[in-house]
Amino acid sequence: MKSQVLRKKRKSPSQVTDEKRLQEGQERIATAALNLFLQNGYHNTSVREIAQKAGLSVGSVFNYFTSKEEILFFLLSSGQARAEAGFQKQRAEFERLKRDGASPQDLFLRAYEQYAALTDELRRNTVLAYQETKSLTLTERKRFLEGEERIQHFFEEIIAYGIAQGVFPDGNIRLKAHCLLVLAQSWAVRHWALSSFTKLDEYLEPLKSIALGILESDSQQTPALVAAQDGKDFALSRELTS
Amino acid sequence: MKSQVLRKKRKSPSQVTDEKRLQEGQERIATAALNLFLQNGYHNTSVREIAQKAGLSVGSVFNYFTSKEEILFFLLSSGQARAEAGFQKQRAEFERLKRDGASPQDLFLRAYEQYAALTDELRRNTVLAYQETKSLTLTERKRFLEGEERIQHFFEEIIAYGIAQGVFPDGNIRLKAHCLLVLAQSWAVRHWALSSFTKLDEYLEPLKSIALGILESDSQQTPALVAAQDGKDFALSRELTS
DNA sequence: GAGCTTGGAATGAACACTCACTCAGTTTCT
DNA sequence: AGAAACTGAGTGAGTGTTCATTCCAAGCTC
Repeated sequence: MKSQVLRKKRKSPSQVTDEKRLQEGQERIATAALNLFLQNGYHNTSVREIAQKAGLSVGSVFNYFTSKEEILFFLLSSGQARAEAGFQKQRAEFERLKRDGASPQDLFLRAYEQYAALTDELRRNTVLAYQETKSLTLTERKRFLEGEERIQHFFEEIIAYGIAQGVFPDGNIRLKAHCLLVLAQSWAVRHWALSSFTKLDEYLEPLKSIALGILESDSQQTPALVAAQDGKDFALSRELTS
Repeated sequence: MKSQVLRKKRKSPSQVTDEKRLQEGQERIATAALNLFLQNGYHNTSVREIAQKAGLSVGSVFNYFTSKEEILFFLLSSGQARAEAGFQKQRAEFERLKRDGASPQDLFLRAYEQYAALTDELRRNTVLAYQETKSLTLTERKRFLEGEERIQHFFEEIIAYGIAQGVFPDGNIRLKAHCLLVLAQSWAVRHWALSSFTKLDEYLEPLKSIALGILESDSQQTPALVAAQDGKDFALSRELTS
């Protein structure tokens, strides 16, 4: 049980004021921390190590961040911000291409490529996020899951559009979007199993046809959700979310 | 930076000797620990909490386990043992069905069903394993990855058999096996996103046709791995494995 | 059955240690 | 000189682990 104290405000003593310098310092510390976190995990990394790797003293680290936890937030947040930005760009391009009358397949492929590229770029942050969610506060955790949900919805939209156009068969939109996401993410999460693919493109290229196959697969609708809802099955999901 | 000492033998004073009692106690403690680990993470769970939840005193916990780490090992190992047993059964049935001349599709579907069922059963252990790999020693970690690799190989075999029989198109065996595994595992790992599927079967049923679609998809061979091997791309993979 | 002995198991205060964080003093910059 | 930034020994809360002590049920004696 961590203290989760009400560490409200920066206590000010000797804080770095110069904005430019502050940002650079944070970046430097965060980079060092990311490497260490990925190598040894958040809890097995001490602030001293971070400081050393960043070429600073312990005290200085606390001039740039108010707590060790804040470093983790910084890493995950900046990753998410980057992801959100990429997502917005994707959405914009999607609307444009759609107006230009691009085929659903092309629409999807373009979006998928971009999403995969983003995943690749943020590989390290993603892995960290998956591993250290437990160290986040409840609200922070929710925020991350929401981000992913937004992206899943986006792909659901694309699929729905394809169905409306009569290009993809109807049914299982949620499931298919889920599958597509998971496969793209696995490049980051299960990277060790994919070491035979050196570059993202080598993985993505064949994956694209598999993905299209999924979209065009005609799996029947999920059988009606019959009763038997004893709640027990949600136990884990609640554990992971709350 | 743990000591990773050669904590060889249990130090004996007041150890639980009765085998039956020992096992029951370990089970009880481990169950309590699993819940807490999943809820708050390994590092944010203190032995005191585990003891309390198991209805014991701190000291007693150490009569059943020599260290907190050992509790984690116990959980992961028993999960893996269960998985290994299931895997062996699967393999046996595979050979039998193959002798009986079952079609590659049926062979695959049966294996996939069983693997999914196993994943479902071990959902909690799997999530724990994924989240706490960093808390394991190098050798333990390797052992777990090897287990997964073995299963992936198994699916590769099935696919290869289907190809040999002329039922599945040639190419990308590794990739396809990877995709199939990831999709099955996502039921455990990304369970929160699948809450609309109450039971495994609801997820598995439509997934099966998607899986078959993947097997039958004719993605061209991976383009030859051209040069550009600067080693940098393996960095993360090494971080995760070593 | 009452008292005594025995030893496995439970207990929790005490111990040793780690680590995030502080702050009085020092160095660097302008 | 004065402000800004850096430093690292020190602090204290929290942790995994130990062990002297207590508990208790079964066995033994009379």
